[in-house]
Amino acid sequence: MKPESMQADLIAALQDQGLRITKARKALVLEIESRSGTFTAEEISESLPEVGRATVFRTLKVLVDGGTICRVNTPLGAPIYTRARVEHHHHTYCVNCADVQEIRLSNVELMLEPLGREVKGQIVGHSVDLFIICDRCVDAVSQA
Amino acid sequence: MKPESMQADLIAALQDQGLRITKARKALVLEIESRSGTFTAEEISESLPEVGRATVFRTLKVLVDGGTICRVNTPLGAPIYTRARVEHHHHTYCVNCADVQEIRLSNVELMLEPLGREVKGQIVGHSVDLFIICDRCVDAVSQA
DNA sequence: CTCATTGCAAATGGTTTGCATTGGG
DNA sequence: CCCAATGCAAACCATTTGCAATGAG
Repeated sequence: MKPESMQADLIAALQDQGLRITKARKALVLEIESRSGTFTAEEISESLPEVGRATVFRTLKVLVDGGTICRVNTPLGAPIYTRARVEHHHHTYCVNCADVQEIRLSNVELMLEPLGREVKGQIVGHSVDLFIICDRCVDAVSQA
Repeated sequence: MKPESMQADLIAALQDQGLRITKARKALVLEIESRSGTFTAEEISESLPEVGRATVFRTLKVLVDGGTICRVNTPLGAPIYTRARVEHHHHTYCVNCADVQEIRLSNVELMLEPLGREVKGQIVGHSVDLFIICDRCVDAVSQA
C-alpha cells in the first residue's frame, strides 16, 4: 500500500468526473489524504496558502459532488468535511467540543425502511446524526 | 380556542425564560403564529419592517433556545424555522423544492436506543432527517 | 492551441456586534 | 428609575462570482 495508492482513488474520482488534474487539485487531494480525521475548508486553505481560497471551495464542492468526501453541516460555524471512507455513514457531533466523528451504525438503513411508509414522497437519502458529549468532554465536565 | 390562547404558550415561554414582553417580541410571536408552515428569518424580517433585523435574529435564537421553535439547517441557503408543535420530531427536506415538513416518526426514538451501544460518549440528542422528493416534485419531474 | 481552471479581489448572504437610545417592570 | 432590549450601522464570516491570466491536454 504505497502512499500513491492511497490518493489514487481521489485522483481517479476527479478524472471520472472529466476534470483536469491540476497542481492545485493535486495539492488539495494530498492535503486531504494527510489528514486523518475531519477538516474544514478554512484549515485546508490555511495549509495551502499557494492555492487560492476560491479554488479550495471550488474543489471541495467538486469532491463532494463526486462523493469522495462528505460535508456535515454543524449547528454552529462552518461545515466539516470527512473522507467518505465507507459507502454511507453517519456522524456524532459533540455539543461541547464540536468534534465530529464518522461512525457506521450497523442497522440504521434497516430500521429506516419501515419509516418510509410514514412519509409522503420518495425518500432519496437520510441524515442520522447523533449529538453527544464525547468521552473527553464527559471527563472534563465531571471534574469541573 | 381563542386566537389569544394560540400564542399564550409562546409568550409564556418567553416569560419562563425571564424575558421581558416587548413590542418587538409580541409582533414576532404574532407573526410566527400567523404562519402555518415553515419560515425563514428573512421572511419574518420582511413582514416586520418596524422590527430591526438584529432583533429578529436575537428573538429567533431566544425562541429556539427556549424550545418553542425549531431551526433546521438546510444544505443550501438559510436555515428554516418551524413551530415546535410536538415534543420532538423530525423533518423531511425535499431536495428539489427545498420544502421542509415537520414529521413525527413513530419509532425513531425506539430504534435509536440500540444504536447508543455502538457510540462512545453520552448521547444528548439526535437529528434524523429524511431527504425526499416530495409528491408535488415527483409529479413535476415525471411530466418533464 | 484552446478552453478548463486558477488567483485575485470584490461582492454576497446570513448573521452578529457595538453602542447610544428606549421602554418594560 | 434601572437595566434589559432595541434599532441602526458597521463588522463579520463563510462562501461565491467576475474576470483576466495561466496551464493542462
